[in-house]
Amino acid sequence: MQTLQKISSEYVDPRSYAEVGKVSKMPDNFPRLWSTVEQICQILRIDAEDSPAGDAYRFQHIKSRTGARVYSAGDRCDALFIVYAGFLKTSWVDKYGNEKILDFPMKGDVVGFDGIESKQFKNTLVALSDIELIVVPMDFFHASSSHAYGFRRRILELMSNALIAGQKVEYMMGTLPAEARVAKFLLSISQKFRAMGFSDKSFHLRMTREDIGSYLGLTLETVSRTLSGFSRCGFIRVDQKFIEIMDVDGLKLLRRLPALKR
Amino acid sequence: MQTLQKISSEYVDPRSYAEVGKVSKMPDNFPRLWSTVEQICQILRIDAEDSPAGDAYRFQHIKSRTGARVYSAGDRCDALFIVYAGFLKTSWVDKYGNEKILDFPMKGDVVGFDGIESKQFKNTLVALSDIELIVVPMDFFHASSSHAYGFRRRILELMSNALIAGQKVEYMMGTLPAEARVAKFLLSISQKFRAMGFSDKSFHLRMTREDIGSYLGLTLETVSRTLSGFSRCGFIRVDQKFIEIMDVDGLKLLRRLPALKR
DNA sequence: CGCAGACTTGACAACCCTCAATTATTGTGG
DNA sequence: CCACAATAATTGAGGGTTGTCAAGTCTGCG
Repeated sequence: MQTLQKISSEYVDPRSYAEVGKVSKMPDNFPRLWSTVEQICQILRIDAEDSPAGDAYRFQHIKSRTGARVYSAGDRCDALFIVYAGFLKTSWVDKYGNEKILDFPMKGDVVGFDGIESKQFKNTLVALSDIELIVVPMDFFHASSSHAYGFRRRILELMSNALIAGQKVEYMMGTLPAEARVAKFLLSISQKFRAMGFSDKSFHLRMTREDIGSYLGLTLETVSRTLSGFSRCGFIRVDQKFIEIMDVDGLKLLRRLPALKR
Repeated sequence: MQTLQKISSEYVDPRSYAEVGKVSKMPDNFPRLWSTVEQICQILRIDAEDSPAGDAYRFQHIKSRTGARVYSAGDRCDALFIVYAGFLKTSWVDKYGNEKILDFPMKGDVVGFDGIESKQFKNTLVALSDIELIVVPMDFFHASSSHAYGFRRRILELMSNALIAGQKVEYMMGTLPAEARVAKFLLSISQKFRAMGFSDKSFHLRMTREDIGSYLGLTLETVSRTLSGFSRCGFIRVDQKFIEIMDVDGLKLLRRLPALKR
């Protein structure tokens, strides 16, 4: 994770990804990367039943620095993004300016489903670290490429997953007390880190307490207090954004709290 | 709505929709209905750019009575359902038996996105009235039918919409007080009724207060109290499940409550 | 070194949940 | 058709969890 992020040290305006002619503007020592269809299939874990390896598609990479806004509500959407490296957050802003964090995409996640219907993004995507994204134009979804069938199927699966994940967040916010929400959040983050091949016992959160609170439907104070409480109980160690999980089962047991209401 | 529902007076086990051979078991006075591709496209508002009208696909209808469980978590999924008539609810049940209502599908809505990834449904679909559904096998999504292209595009749009709708529920549950949630719920139901061509001023809710509470992240008592409060303020009239909206703007203004926290 | 942003901790109050009792409605069997 | 049971809805009292407000600490950066 750390190494991958350090590779990215140039800033490419995401909005220019469609303007291939601008490549010449890039300095030579920071080559613009491209992925093949096969690489996309590998990252998304698409079974390459038939691999004629003849697809001419190439998918552009874009890089952004920490804090960069990849897209905002209203921006034109004609592509999805695969997170190749780094950490991000998606959020929705209501008409009064209140922001709700929706997700924290990481390596391997696909971002941009919110722009499909109206061809305009409804949410905001912000980089929580230096990031590298792969741009997959929506045209590829409808293409007759030999890989498009598997790609279509996989995108549908990923959207289905996203839908179910969102529903579990709804459940969490609707029924679980603060401790259980924070515990579930930590376990979920831990599991994602493990899936990426990093340590699931110690990691550092890229988002603020306020972001976590918004995601879980809590205030930043409650998040902070709950983390301190876990620390006092010996479940975790906390040092600012660094988290060390000491007692996984202790955190998991907190899931049963809502059952006690009976 | 009422008339459509009264047509359905037989019970067909939803699980038998794939067993076409069972048609002969049905009594003659209750014919099993089928829809053509063109009809599906019309219901889903798919632009029929090219209408060779030659697609041989036929989509089976199934009917169920009030209270029937169309599918449960774990049931095999190889089709989506289009609501042709009636009212339903979708819910997710955790391992301790706690149920969270996720949505209230109505005419024109597509149900079953939760079963795409694993080919097994994750949620539960229950009829809140006598219903009629159109069964669209997932195979059609990947077919090379002349209409499949538009169908794929539309399904993607509908899933994108469902994702965004879920995110708005998350926002509601995370930031809005009880009154604003109930007000938004009423307005949302009202709007759906109008879209279906029914009155948006007076209607009757098919779900219980407990269902509404679960959907909004509140208890049934809070829902009941809030409705009574709205009634006292003159915003609505309430008589059990019958609702009459007297002051739409009054309900809409409640959206600003969270902004007062500043 | 100083400032801004992020985090922690405490006190208090508000909102909503829990528990409980009552009424209304729906469904069922004699 | 009525009585009875079961489900649904309303309303009240009280307490708990979490939000709000406030003060102080820590970290990173210019």
